[in-house]
This record gives sequence, structure tokens and C-alpha cells, in this order.
Amino acid sequence: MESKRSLLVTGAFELFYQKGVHAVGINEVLQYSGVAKKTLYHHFSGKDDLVVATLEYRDQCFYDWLANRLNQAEDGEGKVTALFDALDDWFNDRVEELQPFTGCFFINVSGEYADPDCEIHRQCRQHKQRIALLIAEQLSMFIPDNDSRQVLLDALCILKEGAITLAHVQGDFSAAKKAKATALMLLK
Amino acid sequence: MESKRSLLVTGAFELFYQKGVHAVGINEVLQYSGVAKKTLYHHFSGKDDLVVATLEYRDQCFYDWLANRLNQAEDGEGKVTALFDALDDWFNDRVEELQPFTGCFFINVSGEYADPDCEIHRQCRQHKQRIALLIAEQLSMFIPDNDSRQVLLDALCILKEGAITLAHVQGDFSAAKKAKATALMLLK
DNA sequence: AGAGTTGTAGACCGATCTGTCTACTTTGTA
DNA sequence: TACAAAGTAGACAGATCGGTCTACAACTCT
Repeated sequence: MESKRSLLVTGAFELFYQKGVHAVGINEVLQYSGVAKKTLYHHFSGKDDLVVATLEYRDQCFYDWLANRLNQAEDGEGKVTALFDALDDWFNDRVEELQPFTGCFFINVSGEYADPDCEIHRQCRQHKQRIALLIAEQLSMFIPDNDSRQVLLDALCILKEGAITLAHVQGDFSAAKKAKATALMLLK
Repeated sequence: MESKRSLLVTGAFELFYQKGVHAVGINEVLQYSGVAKKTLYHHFSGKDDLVVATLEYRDQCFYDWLANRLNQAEDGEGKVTALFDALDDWFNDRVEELQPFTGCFFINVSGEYADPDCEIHRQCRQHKQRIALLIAEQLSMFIPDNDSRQVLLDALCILKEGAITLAHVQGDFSAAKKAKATALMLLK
């Protein structure tokens, strides 16, 4: 069953992700989702509340997708290559469950809600933390030492974010491959 | 002499950078800059035109600042450390001529103007290209080979963008130091 | 001295924004 | 079957948006 609420969240996410939050009005979301205005304000207290819901929705989608990809990979170097291969598929629109690539939703939204203490920005930060933790868990199998694992994790996260930016802003869709090559050099 | 036009551009940039382009109205820019509305529309054809001008302004500021920092550095490894030391100063608000750090203006704006073919997004891409070229020139002194220089350049750009994202979205202001450590490992 | 440019303050326009409300319909469940 | 919850369409309100316009002042450069 597709509740009206989830219709709103998925519809709003697609529009927000593709055009930016402030560029999309409530009425456009309603028309796109085929839901009445009263229903929206029944489920959500306002636009910001809807934005929060889209962030949670995307967080879950993205996390599940990446976790699945990483779990399928072999231990060790395989985890690292799986990470950047996944990014490569994302950048080049080979992943159905993610929408057509328009950068990272959380980076984009952070740019629109710059105040680092507001709830929305905090939620973006939380997402990145969750993803970092996911990667850390995958590394723990073959790098038991905490310190050296943290150093590698930091490098992988920086490479990941950098690749996303190159792909989105620069339009360099081979950024994941370049980041992968760099990461593999680091492993030695 | 501080022309009205430059008052508008610098004022608009500060507001756009701090709050996001779509979150700031024309009237707020006027009040902040202390300039009449007629004057704005005398110098610019509309808001988008003003946005373009702020992008050009920031491009010039940022380029000049970074070029200066890199020129002062010694050849070789010194160029790489200078790059990330500069970023570290930027993230931690030790650079007056750049405004209080709120991420990269061009990444933020790209999120709001997602269409990669529109003029504004194209301008963001151009800025990143200019910065990449600047770094490439600095590397050419001690890495004459084109191919291996390109590989290092790609890695440095990815690390740079990744560090910016970690600093802004995650609030990790030591991101530049981590990126620097990673870059130095790559040099060997 | 006179003309043209650049500026000011702010009224005004139509459009669009978020959010409220009325009046009515569908639907699930006790 | 009856009632409450969840839905519909859309008018409406108040604010703000980008942008135009009038009326007038200050400035430079013939």
C-alpha cells in the first residue's frame, strides 16, 4: 500500500533533489504527487517538516543501497574497490533505486541551509556520519587496529566526497575511477 | 572609489554565500548594500545577472588568494603542503579576504542550480577548472611529465573538494590536515 | 549654463509563496 | 450500519517575490 504520506515524501524528494529545496514550492509538490494540500498539512507541520522527511527517506535509501553493495564485496581491498565501483555506478545512472544523479542530496541541502546548528543541516551531518560508520565497520574486518583504520577511513571519506563534487560540479563522471585509483595507491 | 555596482556585488555575495541564493531576496540585498532598487536594475538585467556577477567576484577573490599562497611556497612538496595549509586557514577563518567559511560558494550554488547546462552552473564548473589549472601550473615545475602530473592533479583536486565538504557538511575543521596527510603519502 | 548619466526613495504591479479554511467524499473499522 | 479518520478540490489570506515606474537630486563633461 502506497500511503499518501509516502507519495508526498518520494515526490517531494525527487523534486527537491532535482531542482533544489527553495526552488520548489509546496504547490508544485502537491501537483507532482497528486495529493491535496490539506493532506500535506495533516501529515506535516510545514515545508521544513517535509524536508526533514525527505532527508530521512534518502538517508535510508542510500544507506541500504551502499550497505548491500559493500556486503557483497570480498574482505580487504575488495571493500575499497566495491565502494568506488558503487559510486561509479551512481554517477553514471546505473542504479535504479537512486534517482538520476544530481550530486549528493545532503551536500546540496547543506548549501541551502548553511547554519550548521539548524536541524536540517544537523541531519545532513548525521547522514554522513552514518555512512562513515558503515564504511568503518566494513574495514574493521581486515584492519583491526583502531588508529590506522581511522586514518584510512578519513582518507576514503575525503576521496568519496571529493569524487561526488567532481562528478556533480565539474561534470567529471570518471571521478569515481580516479578516486578508486588513488585509494588503491594508499592501501600500499 | 567604491562604486554602487561593487557595493551591490560584494553585499549580494556575502548574503548569498551565507544564506543561499534562493533564500535571499532582492530587497534584502538592497537594504544590506544601502543601494536603491533602480540602481540595481540599472547595472543588472535581473537577479540571475547579479548572481553571475557574484560568482565572477568570488572567482577572482579566491583565485588571487590561492595563487598568492601557492606562489610563496617552495617547489615540490612545498606546493602541496601550501595548498592544504591554505585550505586549513580558510576553514578555520584565518583569512580575512575570504568571508567566514560556509563551504565552497560554487558547490553551494551548483546545488541550487542543478541543471548542468545553465549558465550559472557552467560558471561554477569554470571556476573549478581555473583552480585546477592553477594547481597544475604549480606542479609543472617539478613534475614535467604530463601523464603523471595529471594523475597527481586529479588526486589533489579530489582531496581538496572532499576536504571542503567534510569541513562544511560534517563540521570537521581538521579536514584539511587529514587531506594533507593523505596527499603527502601519495607523493611517495 | 546645459545635457546626460548616475543616483535616491519608494509606490506599485502581477505572480508566487506558505499556510488556513470550508465543504464535501471516501474509507476502514467497531 | 454508523461514525470517525483520512481524503478531495480549491478558494482564500497575508506576506514576499522579482521587476517597473515616477519624480526628483547630484554629478560629470562638454
